[in-house]
Amino acid sequence: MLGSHEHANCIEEAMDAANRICDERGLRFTDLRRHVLELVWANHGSVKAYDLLENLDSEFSAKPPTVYRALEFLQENGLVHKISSLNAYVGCGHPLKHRDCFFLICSDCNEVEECCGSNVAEALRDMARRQGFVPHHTTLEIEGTCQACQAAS
Amino acid sequence: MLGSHEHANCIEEAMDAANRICDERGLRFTDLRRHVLELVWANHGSVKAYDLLENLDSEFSAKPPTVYRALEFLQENGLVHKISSLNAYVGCGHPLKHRDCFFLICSDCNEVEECCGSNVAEALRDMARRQGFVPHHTTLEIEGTCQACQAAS
DNA sequence: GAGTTAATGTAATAATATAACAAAATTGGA
DNA sequence: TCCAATTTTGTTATATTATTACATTAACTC
Repeated sequence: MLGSHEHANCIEEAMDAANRICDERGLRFTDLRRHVLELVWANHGSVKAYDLLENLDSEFSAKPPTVYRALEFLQENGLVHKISSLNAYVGCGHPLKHRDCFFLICSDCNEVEECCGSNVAEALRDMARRQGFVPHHTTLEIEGTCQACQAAS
Repeated sequence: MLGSHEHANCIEEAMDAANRICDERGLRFTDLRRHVLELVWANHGSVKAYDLLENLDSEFSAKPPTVYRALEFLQENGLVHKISSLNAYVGCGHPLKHRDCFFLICSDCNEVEECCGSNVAEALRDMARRQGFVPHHTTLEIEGTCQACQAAS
């Protein structure tokens, strides 16, 4: 796992960033969307749509479309990423520069680390170019064991 | 799309390889498994489990577990890969050396090209090592437009 | 050939996601 | 301010993807 940290800070930063982004783009960061984003950020693991659904308390009339629409909005604006290999969702830690990012998923502690802009992205671009392939969207998810969990075992 | 080719050859090669692998490993390449693999190889696109189900004619009593079990067997033995971002499956073109492979998915013609062993894999290993992360399984799926489809448009 | 293991059949249901339409809230002008 | 247009949310239903659990059949081992 990530070192024990004041996770409230992570949440707060994420919400601040979301506020700013929605503000700049003239988007409506509604209570529902805010609430879903907070739930996604409840920890550093990924979250399943139906778990969000359960945790949207009576404040919202939570049916599946409620959650999926909020997630769609958050994804479109780079605040949340979908982890296809898990059918789950994670908050984006740096929503303004998340091109070519990918995910290290620890199957021991379930935490997900987002990585961006390394030379992995470059190698991918090179490879695609050589194949004459124009990429639109890349899904790169690496399941394994994180450093902390190796140390702990 | 891939150049027009005698696709029967692809199927035949895939079946031959599967036969050899199952033989070497003492696995039972049953009619059902063979039939599912053939259906997966019917074209160079990815195939959905429930489409396979529909196409398993009356020769097999096809219920979902029938298909998913066959797919599981084929995946375990490297004959088929799952494309997580599509919830679909593709035949593996070189089932004996498919470590670190990834997929170029054309959203125009739906064909999937499998790529292995480039320096993308190396960049990924480097990155993981720097993070102290031990990878077990990598999901790398790139959606975009293939060369042929660009030329055609 | 009997016992064991592996594979398949079958029914039910779980888990994930979307379609279609109604109602409410918000926005932006007249 | 009020109206019309748009966006968001509510609601019901259903589609899609996948698994559990248990029964039956087939294959392998001795």
